[in-house]
Amino acid sequence: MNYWLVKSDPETYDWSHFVQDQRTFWDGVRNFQARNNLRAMKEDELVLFYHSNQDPGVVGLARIAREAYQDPTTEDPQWVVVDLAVEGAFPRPVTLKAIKAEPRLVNIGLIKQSRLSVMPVTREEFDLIVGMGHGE
DNA sequence: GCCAACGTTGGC
DNA sequence: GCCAACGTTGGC
Repeated sequence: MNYWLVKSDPETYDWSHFVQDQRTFWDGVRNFQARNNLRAMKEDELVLFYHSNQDPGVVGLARIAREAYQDPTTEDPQWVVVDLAVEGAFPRPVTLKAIKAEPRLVNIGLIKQSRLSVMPVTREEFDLIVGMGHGE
């Protein structure tokens, strides 16, 4: 079981839009490392949904509903998407500021590799952020 | 709007 | 294969 984090610019696709859809394909990834992470995702694994740019932070949880397949928005066979389904909103968003302030999260990919849009997180990081999202 | 980080492209 | 130039992302 692996755990993941995906970023979305809320101007393009925010959490409320995702809740309306309930399920979406995660398109637009054009970076090899992010693509490789998409390919490594397995059905039913859990994903932290992160808003970048304005009020950056983790706002909710998603679940992999379908593993990687050809990105329907391009003919180029090297790019893939996965399907994500809504798992649940966080009662309290976990801001980037809060993540940076948490000593147990100093090594999280989000901070170490700030430009990567799809990345794995460890079980410990995942549990901690979910806990913070519920006010712990 | 600025700038740092960093991935990609292309010349050699 | 190296590296400079360039483009993009994302935090502030």
